[in-house]
Formats: sequence, structure tokens, C-alpha cells
Amino acid sequence: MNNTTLKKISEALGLSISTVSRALKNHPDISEKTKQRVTELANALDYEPNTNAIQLRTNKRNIFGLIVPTISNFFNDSFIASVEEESRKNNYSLIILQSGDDPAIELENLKLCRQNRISGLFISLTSQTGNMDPFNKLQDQDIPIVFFDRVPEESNCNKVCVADTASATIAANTILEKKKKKVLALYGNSHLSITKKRKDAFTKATDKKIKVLSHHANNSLEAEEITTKMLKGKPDTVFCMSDELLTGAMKAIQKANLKIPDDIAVITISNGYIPKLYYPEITYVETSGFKLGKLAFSSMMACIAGSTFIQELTIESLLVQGGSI
Amino acid sequence: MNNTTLKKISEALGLSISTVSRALKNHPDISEKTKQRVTELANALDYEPNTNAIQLRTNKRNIFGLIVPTISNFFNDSFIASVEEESRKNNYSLIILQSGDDPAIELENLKLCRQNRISGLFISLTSQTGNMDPFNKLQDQDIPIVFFDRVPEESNCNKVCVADTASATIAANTILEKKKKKVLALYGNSHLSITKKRKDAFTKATDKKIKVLSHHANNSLEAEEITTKMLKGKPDTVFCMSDELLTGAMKAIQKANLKIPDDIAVITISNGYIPKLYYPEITYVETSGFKLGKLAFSSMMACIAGSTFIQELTIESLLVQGGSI
DNA sequence: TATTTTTCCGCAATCGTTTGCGAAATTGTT
DNA sequence: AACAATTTCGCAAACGATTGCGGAAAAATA
Repeated sequence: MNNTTLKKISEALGLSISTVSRALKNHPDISEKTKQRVTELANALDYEPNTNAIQLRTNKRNIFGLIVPTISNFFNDSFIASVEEESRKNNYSLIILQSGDDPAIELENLKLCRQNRISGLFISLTSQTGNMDPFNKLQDQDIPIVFFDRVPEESNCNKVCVADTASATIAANTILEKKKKKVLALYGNSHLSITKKRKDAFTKATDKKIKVLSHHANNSLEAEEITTKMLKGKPDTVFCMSDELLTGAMKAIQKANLKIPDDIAVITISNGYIPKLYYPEITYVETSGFKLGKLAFSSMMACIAGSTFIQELTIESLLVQGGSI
Repeated sequence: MNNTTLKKISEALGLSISTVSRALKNHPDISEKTKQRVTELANALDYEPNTNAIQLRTNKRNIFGLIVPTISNFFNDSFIASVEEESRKNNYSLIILQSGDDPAIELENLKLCRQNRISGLFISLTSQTGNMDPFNKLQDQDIPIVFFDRVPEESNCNKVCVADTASATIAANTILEKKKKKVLALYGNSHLSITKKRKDAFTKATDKKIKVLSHHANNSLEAEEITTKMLKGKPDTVFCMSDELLTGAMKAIQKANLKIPDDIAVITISNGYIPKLYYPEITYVETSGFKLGKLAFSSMMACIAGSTFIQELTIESLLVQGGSI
């Protein structure tokens, strides 16, 4: 453990620790000659300040925590990539933790974050997180939280979301414009607020105008099974609220040997990667994890800067035409 | 910043800091009554030890660094998910950083890791990382490094890789068994050792037996363009060394309206997610990021435990039958 | 009761860094 | 040359936790 410290440098140079410290931070009290000598040796010795000591002394730690049900998710990974990039550019590190959609592990992760004295937390909740007390406690300790994607229903917290209502409405309107008559609508876990919002919006926008068959699926396989079954009723359109459901629905459609968009139209809500794998590409309402990450980060920085203004932000959605409807 | 510390607890209880510290760690010197009182108050006050102070004092920090070109990658995200899970279970935190495939950023990330006094590093190199000195320096400071996926060519370091040679060979043999005659083989960036290994193995296994057209593509779009062009020569099989190339090749095949596997066969090397999206599902040689993550972690723990034995590990590959060949 | 043993706890140094304050060394002013 | 002003640096405390060592109080023994 050959770590160079201020002490070592100071001893080697016959200076005090404080002088070395100040020299390295370009403090006006220190002469140019001394600064030169110090920086030279510091470079030669590959000196890197010990973040732990700095945090201890200054009570400021440039590190964020991020908790997510799983990293391996087309939305989350781009969100994380985005937040990581911004963090790095702003001289923050990022500790990433997975809850595995288990509230108990989520709590464990929260504890780890507190032990690490993070300066802020990004979190997408598990689908069963009920008790918000632990999060409130964190806020009480002046550690800002930015909820993203799977956010709590409470209003007294910072949230950034994709525009669920808007995007589901856009999808619905696109279907209406194309004069479709019978839609199979696939939704995810009914406990999630994201599901509720998208379902409500889609239902409302299509109400009394066309026939909609709504179903819930918890994963790709369930989506496939439901779609296979429902295809017998000959819907002319399938709407999916997420990529995961889309992959299931597509499998069913392909197995049934239906041509898109002639035999059946497809539209989904997605960040765009999966829809573009198919041919024709699937038309989707864009919800970019990448953009949301940027938004979440700027919201976090506002909190760090001292803003106590609670904000609930959404990113705009826009329709990206594939050839599937 | 309402952080509870040992000091606060000790003052509230009229005890010394050391007593509180020992009580919390169940030290035999402390009486049961005192332990009781201390733990009770600690719980009530949501005490969490300050990791920074502990590292400072003990010079032991339970935190790993992980640097990867990008998180948003079907292989990396499952690898990361796997390492995160193991880390958490073993009471380690994980700092994740992206290099964006830029050696300069990679170096910046390395610096951040050193500042955070990580106890070990997992890293997948950028495609242009040339100078290994910074990594050697880290090792000199007794900070173990486990290279994964994109590993250096040097032999004096710990590496975990998918079995590149084996998997490309398996793919080749599968093609031979199916009596295919003309293969379009798509490879990634030619600078990567992973590319070289797979290409060499595939080339060797098919040498003088069937006709192979080898091409390099740096991304999905290039793969599509190349495939579109090469389809005119009517190959009967397409072999892709990665998911990214597969998506490009598939786009070209679908646009050309070719039936799989009748008009053309497809086989790839993948962790399995993407191949299963298509119908028929694409036959692939499995390279699981998840399994590799487990392997990398156990290798890391061996280093931490003091093993100086340099190991180069690979995970087995096996063929997963889709219906594409 | 006096002495030894055991139980229980506090003192103080330490990790690496920051920073207010004071002091020595240098320079400038009459 | 004597004094003031400025430049340049060091002392020491603090952040929160750990731990060897020594000492007071309580229990056990003589």
C-alpha cells in the first residue's frame, strides 16, 4: 500500500503539511517556487488526494447513489449511462445498486448509501415499495432524492418521469388517425403508477371511439401468451406500453405469420432500440432514458445548490415513425 | 446534516466514544447492560458508521471500481448486474464509470478510482488503450485488477474472458455440420483482441473446407451495409461475432426479404437476449455476461485474499439452438 | 479487612486533509 | 538603521472511527 500523502511530500521537501496542501490548491499564500517544487514531487509520486479524508474534514463528498430494480433493462441502462456521464463531468462519482425489485434489498442499499455519506440519491422504486419513511428520513438529513421512472405517488418529492399520460395519448391518437377499429392493449404490472397512468390515458383517449381489449402481463412471455390468445379475436392493432411487452407480442405475431402493418399494426412506447430491430421498424412514442437522465441530474444539481423547490418534471414525448402502423 | 456519530451517542449516554464503539461491535469488554443501552439509542438515532472515517483509520475500504466503455451494452449490463450483486452480497460497494471508449476518459476514471481508494478494479478496456503503465502502477500499489471481456494482450495480469476461440470454433463446426458452402463472416473492430481471437479460430476451423468471406464492421449500420452488399453474392450462411453485428445483418436480410433458415442461415455469438427476439430465434453460441461476472468476482476475491497467482480464466461456451440454421 | 482477580470502561494516538490564526522572514519606507 | 508592511509559511484543532494500554470499580479470595 504505497500511497503517497501530503505528509510524505512535506517530509521529503522539508515543508509543513499545510504548506503542501495549500501549494497543491494554488493558494495565494504560497510562493511560486514552493508551488513548483511541490507539484513536481506530487506528480512524480502520483499523488492523489484521499477522498475519504476530504469528506471527513469538509463533510462534503462528491458521490451520488443510484438504486434501480435492475441494471439490465433497456430503459435503466441508458438512464444510468446518462447520469454517470453527467456525474463524471461534474466531478461526482456514482455508486450503483440493484434492488432486484425486492423492497428488503432496496432498504439494504439505502443503508449502504447512508454509510457512504452520499450527497444525493437517484432511485427507481421496486414495484412493491410501500413505506416511504426511510426515504423521508434521508431527506430530513438534507440528502436530496430524485425519483425517476418508478416514482412514489406522494407529491412532496422530486420526480422526473417520462410523460406517461402524454405518450399513451399520442399512441392512442395515432391509432385513431389510422382509422383502426380494434386494439389489443398490453400493460405491465398493475401496481406501478407508470402502468396506471399509461392505461388511464390510453383508455380515456380511445373511450367510446374504438374497441380496446386491455390486458396486463408481467413479462415478455406472458405478453406473448396473451397476444397469441387474443389474436384469435382478430384485433387490427397491438399497443404495448413497454419494450418488454413488445418483444412478447412480436413473437406471437411472427409465429402467427402475420404481416406488419398489413395484417396487423403495432405501436409501442419505447426508447427506440428494440423497435428498430424489427423490419419494418416498429412505430413508437419515444421515452428516452438518456434524456431523462440529463433531466434527473440537473434536478439533482438544483437540490445540491440549495433549491428547496420540489419539482415534478417530465420529458416530452414524440412519435417516431417506423412502418408498423 | 443531522448525522449521528459515536460522539453524539456517547455524550447522550454519558459514556466515552470508545465504549460506544466497542459496544456496537459486541466487544467482550463491554457489559450487557451498556451494550443494550448503546444499541438502543443507536437504532433510535439511525446511526450508520461513517465509511470514510473507517477507511481512514483502518486503511480498508470495501469498495470496488468498475470501468467499462459503455454500460448500455447487452453484454456489459449483465456483467455489471452480476458483479454488483456479488459485491453487495459480500458487503462491497461498486463505483461504476464509463470510458466512452476514449482512453483519455479511461485515464480520468482511473484517477477517480485511486482517489476513492478502491480495493479492486474490474475493467474492460477501450479499443485503443495502448499504454498499460497506469494499470501496472495500480497493481504496484496492491490494488488488484481483473480485466474482463476486452483484456490486454499482456500475460502478467488477471483476465476473465468468454472462450473466444472455443465459441468461434463451435460456430464454425455447426456451419460445417449443416453442410453449408459459402459463409459471410462479420467481425468487429480489428484492433480488439477479442476480434482477432474469434476471427483466427473461425478462419482456422473453416480453412480449406468451405468458402468464407470475412468483413469488419464497427457498428450495426456498417454491418447492415456490408451484408446488403454481400448478399448479392448469395452466401448461404451469415456468421456474426456479436449482437451488434447481428442486428445489422438481420436488418439487411429482412430487407432483402430472405427466409431464415431456408434462404439463408444465421448464427451468432451472443448472451442470448437479442437472438431470441427474432423468429425463428437465431442459433447462437452463448457467452454469458452474467456468468462471467461471477467468475470475475471470485477471481477478485482471491486477489483480495492475498493470492498472487495470476490467472487467466474463461467460461465455457455452448451452442443454443434457435431455428436459424 | 486486606489483597488479588476480574469486569468494565476511558485516555490518547492515529488515519489524511483542511483552515484560522499567528509568527518568522523578507521587503519596503522613512 | 529603525520601523512598518508584506510575503511566506507552520501550529494546532477538527472531521469520525479504531484500538492498545492502563486504571478505577466491583467481585472474589485469603
